[in-house]
Amino acid sequence: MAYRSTERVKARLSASRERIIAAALAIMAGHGYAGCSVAAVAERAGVATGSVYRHFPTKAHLFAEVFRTASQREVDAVARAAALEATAADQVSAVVETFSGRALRSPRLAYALLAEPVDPAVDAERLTFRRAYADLIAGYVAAGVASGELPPQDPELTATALVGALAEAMVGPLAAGVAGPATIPDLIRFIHRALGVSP
Amino acid sequence: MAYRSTERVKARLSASRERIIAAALAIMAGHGYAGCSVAAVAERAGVATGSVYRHFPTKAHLFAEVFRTASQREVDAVARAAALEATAADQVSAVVETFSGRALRSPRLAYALLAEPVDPAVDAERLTFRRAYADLIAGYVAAGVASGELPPQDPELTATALVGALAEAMVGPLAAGVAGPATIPDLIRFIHRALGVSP
DNA sequence: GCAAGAAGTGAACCACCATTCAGTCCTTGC
DNA sequence: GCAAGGACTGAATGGTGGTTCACTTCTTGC
Repeated sequence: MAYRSTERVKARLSASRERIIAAALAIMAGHGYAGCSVAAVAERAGVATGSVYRHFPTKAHLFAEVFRTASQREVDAVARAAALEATAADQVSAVVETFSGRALRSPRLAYALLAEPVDPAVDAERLTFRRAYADLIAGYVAAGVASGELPPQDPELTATALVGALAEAMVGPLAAGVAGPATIPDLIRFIHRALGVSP
Repeated sequence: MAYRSTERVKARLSASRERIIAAALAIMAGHGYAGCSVAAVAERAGVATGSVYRHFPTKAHLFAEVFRTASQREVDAVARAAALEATAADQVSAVVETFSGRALRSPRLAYALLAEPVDPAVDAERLTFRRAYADLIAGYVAAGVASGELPPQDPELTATALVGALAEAMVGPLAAGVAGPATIPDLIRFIHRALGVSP
């Protein structure tokens, strides 16, 4: 027994792994999933193509993790912004503003995360992304209903529908090119009506 | 000059073309886009693989047309149902019911049309599909606003958001497997609230 | 019936790209 | 310094499935 991986090596390995994920994310943000060949990711990460497979069994596994990471980051940002608000109406407003703002700031990435054609195994990860948003919103809606701020409704359904409305309102502009944030206030008004926020 | 295509031949050609499109649609309804190799489509249509390319320059062109056809059929059905109603509220209810009902009756096809990963060129066709629904709904909303039935709002945005809400509410169930139509009344309630239909 | 030319065929081709693997370089513990 | 074994490399491999094309079959007008 003359070799047993040590802390230093483990750290280097995990650094490599992170670099690969970061490279994949960077390419997605620049050229979408379509630009993400394994070779391109490896080159950007500064490793050989084959080395990618020391960390991930398949490309789909890699990108499942990439999507998970990126989605978590998005959901966290949205949750953080919403947590600063007190009423369901304001919490949901914060969700919409943060979500849209970030999407408009990184349109290529947003498009890749939301709607770009990807490997089915990666696509599955998107469902959990959307689910995470829906769960977040459902919590605010449920609290709003409980406190009487909002009329009775199924928070799950409301949340799912809101996520769809939000995504759809963004995807059009994202696919078309430049997207003006002009519609965001209108979108918030729509969503408040949908929630039953009393004016 | 000893050959000039005649009516009879033209008819046969266009019949072939239609059979190919129908075959593609049938396979989509059964096995999704994933099952639609050119060879499979050709076999089902009763022609040789190469013959497909006498009618369509690429697979993407073929499926762009398949999507266009299928989408038009869906939009027409929805429009026909909505046209029977008089108020914006009822028209939109009819849209939701017809859309959901048809989707739940052909879940595999609905999933393929709405959300299954496809070639980017085909994906582009989906935008026009959603746009068609949005335009339809926008018309009803605009009329409702004009007549005072609905509060002032941007009909385009409302319609886009509604399409998103509708699609999202269906995609979850469609991807998961069996979908109960149980949530449709709730969905209609949500949408009426979103439109500002007075109770 | 025949020549001209189009339609139809399907096996072969080929581009693409994820994945592999034999060889090389590093790290470790003694 | 050295043996053991892991990490790393990147050119070669292989599978998939869209696309082609030399050939056959059918249509047409005379």
